[in-house]
Amino acid sequence: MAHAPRPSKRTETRQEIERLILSAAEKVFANAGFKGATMQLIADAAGLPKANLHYYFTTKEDLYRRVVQDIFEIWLHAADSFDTAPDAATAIGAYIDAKMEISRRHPDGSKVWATEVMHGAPVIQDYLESTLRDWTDGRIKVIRNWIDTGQIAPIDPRHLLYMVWATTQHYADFGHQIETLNAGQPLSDADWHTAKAAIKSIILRGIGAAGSA
Amino acid sequence: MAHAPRPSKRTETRQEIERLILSAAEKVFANAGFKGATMQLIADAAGLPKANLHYYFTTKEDLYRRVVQDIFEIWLHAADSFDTAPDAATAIGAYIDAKMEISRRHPDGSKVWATEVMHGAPVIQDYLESTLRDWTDGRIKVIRNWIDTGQIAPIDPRHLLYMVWATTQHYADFGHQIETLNAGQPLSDADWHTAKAAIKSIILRGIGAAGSA
DNA sequence: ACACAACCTGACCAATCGGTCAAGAAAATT
DNA sequence: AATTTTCTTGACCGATTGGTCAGGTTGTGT
Repeated sequence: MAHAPRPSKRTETRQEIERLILSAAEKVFANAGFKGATMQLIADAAGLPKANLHYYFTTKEDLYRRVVQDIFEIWLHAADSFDTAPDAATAIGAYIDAKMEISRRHPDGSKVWATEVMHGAPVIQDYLESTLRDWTDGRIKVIRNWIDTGQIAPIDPRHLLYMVWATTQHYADFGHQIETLNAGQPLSDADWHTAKAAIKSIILRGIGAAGSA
Repeated sequence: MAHAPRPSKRTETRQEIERLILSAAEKVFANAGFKGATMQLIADAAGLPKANLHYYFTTKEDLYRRVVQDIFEIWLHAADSFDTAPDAATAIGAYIDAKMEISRRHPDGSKVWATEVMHGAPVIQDYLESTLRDWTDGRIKVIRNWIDTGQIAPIDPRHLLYMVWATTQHYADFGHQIETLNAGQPLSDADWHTAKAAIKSIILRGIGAAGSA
């Protein structure tokens, strides 16, 4: 059954440990920032001695860079619906759903990204200027096409994108504030459903995507 | 003319210096986070020797707490339009304008607030649970009233508020990303006007506040 | 003019942190 | 079984940082 050159037990556990460290690092970076996160805290969260972390990731910056890059990948693929959906309303609705699901499942990743950007993107500036810029330009063209074919009202595509990003990521980045305002309770399944519905309702109606009722 | 007990030269300069330090601290905290901000960096930004900072603010945490509290004050008063405006569309439009203006004029403050909340609000948790919760509940009642009187569609007031917060603050917190996607240029007057118009257009139309055309 | 309080600051210290290293343990290869 | 490679880890180090303090300067009230 296993035709691919089976990975040796070594490479297998190596990847497992790397994932373990990356997961612990994501959590600690999200909750303490780059400077506030110490290698010792990450090591404790991963259940490994500190020196072992430096065997897999030579420096703290290396580890951080990997965390941010992994988030960026997840982030990019959330908008595949833009190319596959049959119409604007479906595409944007699916995009909002996907981004909300990311905010729910990967809140720590979102926080790390937010902090990185807020601090001037010291380690991923090149990604912003190349990949993200190209990606954004591409989606703007798609939105322009929706406007030209009368599927949505003539709003500024750029600010529509920003609004979707801001609103969906808010539920991850400001999750603590939202939880506090929710009587200290995490959002329930129903709460998340209500949030998604409210956001899609306002935005889709707001851009005149009638096909969403 | 000066009837009020004139402040001595001492208290005058004292307040000036405190403001100078607070301003420098806000900038450094915003760009480096709490841990990343060093008292030396803040001192340099303020043009004062480090030991002098400790004369006015005993600890780094004291200084940070003051910065966050000051931001919170500005933030709260941005929604006065909720009580004074004649109708929902005017009120929400004015609130969006006010919050966008804050994002433009006080981006550093917004970033400090965002980081504080993302890290679990270690120093302002009590504000979230008291002042912010009461404030939010009050505004939700106002929005409910707008719904009951048919001024806007029956959307969830809470998520409408979150959307306004998220979208407007995005222009401060993610200003660097927006600038990068804007060919590396800061938003011009015209850009800010376009952004405000797009946001108000989508949200007001999205909640069925017809009186905004 | 004098005395007292408020303010300023260079030098210093203890604590913390990222990173190193040497000495071994475990696994793969021969 | 021997040998080489990969992995593990406690102990350690230099650099940085928040905070202190003693001694001096400036302003205020009498």
